[in-house]
Order: sequence, then structure tokens, then C-alpha cells
Amino acid sequence: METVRRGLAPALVGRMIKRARTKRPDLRFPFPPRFAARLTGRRVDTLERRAKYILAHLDDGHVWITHLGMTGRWSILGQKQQPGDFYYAEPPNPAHTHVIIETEEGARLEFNDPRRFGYMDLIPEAELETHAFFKGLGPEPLGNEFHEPYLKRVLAGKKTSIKAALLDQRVVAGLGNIYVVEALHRAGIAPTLAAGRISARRLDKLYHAIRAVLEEAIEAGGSTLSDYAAVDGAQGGFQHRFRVYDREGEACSTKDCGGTIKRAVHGGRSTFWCPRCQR
DNA sequence: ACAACCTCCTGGGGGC
DNA sequence: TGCCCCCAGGAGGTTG
Repeated sequence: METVRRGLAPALVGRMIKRARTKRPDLRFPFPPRFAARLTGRRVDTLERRAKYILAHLDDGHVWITHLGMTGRWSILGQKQQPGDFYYAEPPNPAHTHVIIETEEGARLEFNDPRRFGYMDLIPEAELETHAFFKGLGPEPLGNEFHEPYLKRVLAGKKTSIKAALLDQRVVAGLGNIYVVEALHRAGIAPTLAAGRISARRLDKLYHAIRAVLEEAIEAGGSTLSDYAAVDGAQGGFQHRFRVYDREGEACSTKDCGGTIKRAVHGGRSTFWCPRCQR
């Protein structure tokens, strides 16, 4: 999501929305009333990310919220005016393009989402804190409020698995399945380990692993399995750096480990880990 | 509190 | 080739 936000920024920040269109009444949820009309004519002041949401702050005091779900994708089409300005993106299947935004400056942004698990909303800025999407979210994993003492405190007494705990957006906001699985491998922690029974020393290692995985993934442009692409259509690069995700049966890459990557389903999500070096 | 399962939806890939 | 089943970066819900 951070790579998407960074990709969208040059086409949106400081730009005026000349035209907004929706091609259907809903995604996962119905669009709010008069959604497209209320975007039209607005300027985007800032573009931020909170958890897996992209927040566009508009010049009328409202916030346009986008969640990509599993397969949502923003593409920027338009004339390249200056280096790093706009890009050409190969449009995905146009049947699944549900929202089109055109800016005064000539960029065309298309939101495409085959599975329609994504959603958008448009709310007053003052309601952001209390909005159901954001109420109860944990700290940003790359922010200052996320550190080993926080992890220790929030996980204390939890009997649930560390994997389930890290996927819980109330514990830490914005970690998805891939990054949880990769961070646990780097930290040498078994995904099934009870969250409340991990030593401070190991939580510190986990904290550093989470940050490292996210920073590397952002640096690499995100992770592409099948659908994810940057706003210019480029694939991510972090999938080439997975150490366990989607590597069932392969040799563990940990030095001198010699283990074999296993896969299991926990809570409906695929988990990959090395039983030898993750304890 | 927590695990296990289901739901939304479409498409890609593997097995036969 | 075609079918059928399984799987998928999320997350909210129900049940037990």
C-alpha cells in the first residue's frame, strides 16, 4: 500500500479532480451518496496511508478513503509531462475498472478490482478518528509508537498464536500475510507459538524483523503474486526475496539450518515456515 | 478470549 | 480441449 501511495502522489497531490466516474454502485460496500459528484472539482491536498488504507485529504475538508482489498489496483494513464510525473500503465481487464478519475493536469487514474473486495468512502476529516475503519487500529509498524516494549505489552497474556496476533490490525496496523510470515522466519519464531509466551529478547528480534521486511519490501516496490502492480503497471520485486512465503518444500535459506519449508493453513490463511530454525 | 469456519468475488493453475 | 477443484496481498462475521 505504501508503494501504491507513493506512485499515486505525483498524479494526485496538488491536482484538481476534473471528472470522477463510478461504473457500478458498489465494490465491497456501496459507494457513499453522490460519491463521484462530490469528488469532482476538488483538489487533493495530501495523500497519506494509514494501515492498508490510502487517504486523500481534499480541499473541502473531506477525506477520500480507498482500500484495495486483495486484487484492487490503481493505474495511472496519461501523458508523461516531466520525468517522474505521469506514467503509462497497461490497463488490466477493463471489465473490472470500476472508478475513473481524471485530473485537470491530464492524468487518468483507473481503479480496477476483479474480486471487488476493495472499497472506498468519503467522509469529513473530523470523523476520521472515529470511523469504523480506523477505530481500534494499532500503531503503524514503521512508526515511532511501534517498538519492542509495545509488542511486549500488547501481547502479554495472549494465548493466540503470534501469527494470528500480528495479522490482527488492532495489534499492529498494516501487516499482511506475506510480511507476517517473512518476519517470523527472520526472527526465528514458529508461527504457532503463543503470543504471550515469547521472551523480550525474541520480541525485540521480531520487532526488528518486521521493520526490516517492510522496509525492504517498500524499497523493492512491493510484492506481486498475480494481481498486484504499481501504478505504472510494473510488478513488485519483493516476491523474489521471499525466504519462506510460497516456498513449500524448498530448503531453508537460513545459514547452516538445513531445514525444509513447510506449509499449513492457520485461520484460513497459508503459513510457511521452517520447523528447524523457527521455534 | 480464542479457534475454526464462512462470506463477499473472479481468475489462474494443476490434475485428470 | 474442458472441467472441476484449490488457491489467492483482506477482513468482517458467526459459531462453539
